[in-house]
Amino acid sequence: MDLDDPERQAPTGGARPGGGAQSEGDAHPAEKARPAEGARPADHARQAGGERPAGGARRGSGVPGGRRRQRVSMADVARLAGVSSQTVSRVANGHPGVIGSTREQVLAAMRELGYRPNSAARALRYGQFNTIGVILFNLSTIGNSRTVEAIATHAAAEGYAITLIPIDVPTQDNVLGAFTRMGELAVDAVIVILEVHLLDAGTVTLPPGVHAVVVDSDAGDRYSVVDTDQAEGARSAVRHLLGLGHRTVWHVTGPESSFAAQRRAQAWRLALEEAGRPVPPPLHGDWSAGSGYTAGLRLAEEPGCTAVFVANDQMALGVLRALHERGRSVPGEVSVVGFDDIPDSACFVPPLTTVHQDFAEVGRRCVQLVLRQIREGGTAPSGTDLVPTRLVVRASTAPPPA
Amino acid sequence: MDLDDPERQAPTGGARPGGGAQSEGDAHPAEKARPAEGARPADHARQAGGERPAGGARRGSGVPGGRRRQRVSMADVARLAGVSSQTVSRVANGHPGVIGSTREQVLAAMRELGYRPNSAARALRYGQFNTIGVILFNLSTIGNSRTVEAIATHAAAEGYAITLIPIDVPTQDNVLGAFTRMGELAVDAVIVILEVHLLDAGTVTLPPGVHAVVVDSDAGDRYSVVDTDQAEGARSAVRHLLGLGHRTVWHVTGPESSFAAQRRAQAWRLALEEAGRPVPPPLHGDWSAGSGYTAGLRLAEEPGCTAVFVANDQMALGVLRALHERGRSVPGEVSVVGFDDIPDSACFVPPLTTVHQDFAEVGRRCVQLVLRQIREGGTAPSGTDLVPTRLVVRASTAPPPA
DNA sequence: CGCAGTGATGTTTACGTTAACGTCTGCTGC
DNA sequence: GCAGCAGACGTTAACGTAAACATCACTGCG
Repeated sequence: MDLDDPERQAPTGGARPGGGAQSEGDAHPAEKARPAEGARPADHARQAGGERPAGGARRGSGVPGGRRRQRVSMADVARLAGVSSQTVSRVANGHPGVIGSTREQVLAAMRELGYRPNSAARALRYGQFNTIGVILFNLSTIGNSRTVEAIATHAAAEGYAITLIPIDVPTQDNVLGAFTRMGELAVDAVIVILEVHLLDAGTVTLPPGVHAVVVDSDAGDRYSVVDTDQAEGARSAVRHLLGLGHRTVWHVTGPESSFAAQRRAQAWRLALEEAGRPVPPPLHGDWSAGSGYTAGLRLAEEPGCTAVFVANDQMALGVLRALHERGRSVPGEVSVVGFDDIPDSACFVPPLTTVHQDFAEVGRRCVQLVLRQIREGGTAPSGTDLVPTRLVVRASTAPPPA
Repeated sequence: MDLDDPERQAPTGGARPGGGAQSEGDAHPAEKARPAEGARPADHARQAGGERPAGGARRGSGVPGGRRRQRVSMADVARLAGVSSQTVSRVANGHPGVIGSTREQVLAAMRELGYRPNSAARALRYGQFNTIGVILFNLSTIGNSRTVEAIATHAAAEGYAITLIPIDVPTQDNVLGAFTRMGELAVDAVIVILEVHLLDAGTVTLPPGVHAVVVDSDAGDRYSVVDTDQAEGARSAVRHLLGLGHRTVWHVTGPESSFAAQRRAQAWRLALEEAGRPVPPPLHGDWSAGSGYTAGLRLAEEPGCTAVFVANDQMALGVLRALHERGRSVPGEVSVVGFDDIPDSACFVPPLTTVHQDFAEVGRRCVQLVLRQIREGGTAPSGTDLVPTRLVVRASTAPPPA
């Protein structure tokens, strides 16, 4: 964010900052060079306290040629406006106690110099950055990007920006590394969207004392967690299918490493057991449509399969394609339910019955929780905040063939 | 990111702050502890200004009790380790000139206190933040989220974090507002992903002197622009269809406000004109599958329509559904080509022929360009950097029915 | 006329870090 | 035994901002 027009305000003549050195004695770079010592190396032998006689002052800013020192600071504005920098500060922050004419002058000077407050200095002063860090593993799933978007939007509404730290491979080291970087970064709190069970497995621990909220995890006993109510969603999907008269429900899972996938599979199994139905062997996918297609091809071979609960919409798309190719009509012969309710699912062939997940709400709650922690200063209240789901019935489900 | 152990370093006794007061009176750390204050508690009675009588102090942070002043600073570590803060700095930054044993002691102290460098101070000192700002309008399109992901990944690899500023409605005011916020934020440069022509229309201008790269825009004459080669992609789609023997190609556009949509439509029209084919009236969509469906229903009524170029894959999904519902076989009667090559498109029914867009590469180049600007300090070299596309032929296209 | 009371503005200082420079210790070589 | 030197470590200042405190010019009143 450096500006690069060194001499914009030429007209005002001597207005230039002189590079910042200005303040004390100007001192041409030439003379300031010499170190001044050489003289009595002995006398101030001890400590000397303030005792900085003679030219000692002019150090600093030892910046060689150009570069560096370009940004316009309050001092520059103050100089041009002929006031103190404190007055500039007051104007900049809209504090009272500045008379109209002065304010005008300051504003004019700001405009002329293109002044922008330096947030590093501000953050240093206030001890906070108005920024929330988001650590996540991959933005390419619809869920994550929507959640992040919601987080960004709500954070912005509260005056916070968000900083993204991606993790390419979710190993413990990487997560910790990201956390370290976060710690060094300008963030007041952190939201972790990992979707893999590292945190809940206890293999990774967040640094204590950091304001954090975790999404999509089972670590509610140790952290503040926000998540979609996976179990409820999966259960409602299974019940919907059983309610239509299907004898049992097959399942295409997400990747084993995913907490959400695990949770959904668990709930699916439980719902079947509770209803006293047989539990078919689950087919494993990896969230991608391609993996759903593969699973779908196998399901198409299962004569007894009349209903499938697929762990996300994209895999459901693959399943639909496979069934279509194999000539098994949906929902005539096989009913399919997805999870997520991505916008496209209404346009699948046939339009998909699916479990709606409110990513925006998840994001909203994350921000809310994190802000509460920041503002109240307390430590993270552990516990899990579940966002409800909603079954959206479209055209991919029907009673089983007679 | 506040820690919450107020007095962990008890052992050192009265060592606590007194802060940098040091300078004026030498004074041994011990006695210098409580200088000044205690004196005249009354005089500042007035001050009026903010007029915050009584509990006045607790402003900012509105935090009641303790709070504030908790973070562990180098001085704290230094105190515990019995060295100067400069030495701590050296250890923290891996600078040479620290003997092993000392280093160990400092590291131990750091661990004990849970020290983390304060990046605000660091940024203030260095004059840069190692952060790139990304201004964007909506993260929910696949393209944007992938681009952002790539940006984040590559930026991270270079030691930069990214800060996201979402814009809910892309009006001029909002964009400018975002820019202002960015200016105040801790960023060294900005990447703008607007996908609407505000910049190219000249209605919005980026503050001069800011290192910026713009994605998806026509402002190459004034800014540094990175974009997918929309025109080439659209052209290859049209040529593919014409090459299969179709007399002409229909088109479903994206929203009028989108630069990319406009570009694709333009190229489509041009390609047809160049080939001397009639140009059917374009149908307008809004990127969503639903709008594609609507358009598809109308196309299904057009007897002469044998080939459609849809401006993105999601709308293509809708078109496919509409054609399927109306009993028009794809690609038997109608061929369809999309744009984007989202991962799902391989699982559409039928698998979609589409123009592959390399979002990751776009992100990579953005980071690269922006870093070059930062490092070389120069002003933005305007010009457009086009990322090539690639036609992916799948099963949704075929020669027209005889 | 002097003084308390304002309101506008200036001055000092601290925030945490680190470049630049100073000092001190220990050692080499003569 | 000491000059000379190198390496370890301490001290100071400065980055830009804003709270706290200080100062100054008035106003109104006894």
